[in-house]
Amino acid sequence: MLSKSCIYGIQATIYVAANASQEFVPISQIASELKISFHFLTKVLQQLTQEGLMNSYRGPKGGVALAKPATEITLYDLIGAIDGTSIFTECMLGLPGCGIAEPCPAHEHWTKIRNELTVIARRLTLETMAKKAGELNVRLTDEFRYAQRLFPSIKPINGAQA
Amino acid sequence: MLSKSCIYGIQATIYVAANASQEFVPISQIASELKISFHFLTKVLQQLTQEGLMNSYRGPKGGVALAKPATEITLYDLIGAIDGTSIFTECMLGLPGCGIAEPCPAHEHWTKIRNELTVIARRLTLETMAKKAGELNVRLTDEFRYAQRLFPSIKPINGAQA
DNA sequence: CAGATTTCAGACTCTTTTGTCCAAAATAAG
DNA sequence: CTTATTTTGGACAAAAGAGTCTGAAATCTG
Ligand code: SF4
Ligand code: SF4
Repeated sequence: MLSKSCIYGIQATIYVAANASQEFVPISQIASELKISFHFLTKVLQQLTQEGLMNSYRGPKGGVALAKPATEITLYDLIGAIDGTSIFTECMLGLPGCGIAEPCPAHEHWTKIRNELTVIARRLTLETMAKKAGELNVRLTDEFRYAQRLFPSIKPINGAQA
Repeated sequence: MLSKSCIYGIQATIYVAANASQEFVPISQIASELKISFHFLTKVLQQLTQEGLMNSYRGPKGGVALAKPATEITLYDLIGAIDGTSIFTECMLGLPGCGIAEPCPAHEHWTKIRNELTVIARRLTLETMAKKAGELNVRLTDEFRYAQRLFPSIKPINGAQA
């Protein structure tokens, strides 16, 4: 559904948003905490800065930061910047020039889902997700829980990892 | 969202269902009408027969046919047989062991979409899609409209092709 | 200024998906 | 029985996605 690049981008952006105390967060820190390949993540985040969603700063004390307040960046923006918006415009058969004038046999059913997806992605802001990411049982990646990072004494909810 | 294999499989299956007059439809016919690579489509349909959704028959007068009535094959079955059911169980971050116990920050929003997708895919039968495919403006592929095949004198709705 | 840190840019490899091709097995028809 | 047709099964090639690596440019610290 979403490409790996897109997933990494979303995870990293939520991480940065939740990490509001640091001005610029080094990509190496994000990559090591989220267990994403550093070089790969670098390229993904470069794309986000080129799309104007993040700012970057080189050198010591450098890193990446959100280009706008977390309330003004939506999931739609993130997906659109990395995977493109085709997920919001195409669907089952992905025929060129889809629309009610020349639909595929599932058009009326798929559009319902597609529209709901679009509405939700446009409404869901980084702030909302970052806030959610701070809750106890919520995880950003297979093993990374933000609450555990802030309070290392907390035990994971199902004891799966150290 | 769906792989090419899956899209081809769905298109071909709808074609077969709408083509109820022929007992076995040769893959070469499907491929040439739908403008899909014959050899590639062959493999996709082999998978559908292996999954028990289609029957095949070799030799002259051979081809493929639905293994069950079109009312009993759903979009869910088709997608599940080719792309697998992960699209109905995973979503935004695709973390292993997703669930309410250890969700990602978008879980509650995504599950709404995922559930609706699942419900629609389970309800949408081949018969419904095949019937729809017979309507004038509905197309199965970029250029293929079933109504035009049955009545070649009909002009396409927007005159895009011969 | 010198050295350390960090993003930037591009080349490169590995894997998966997509697409092509060929020979063998099954079947119908003459 | 022979030939033509059609699926089966696998090998193979091309393209796209995912991941790795190296060097250059910018920036801070001392
Ligand atoms: S559901 Fe509608 S928009 Fe989606 S592929 Fe079919 S025709 Fe196009
Ligand atoms: S939305 Fe829920 S099911 Fe989907 S990836 Fe996130 S946690 Fe998993």
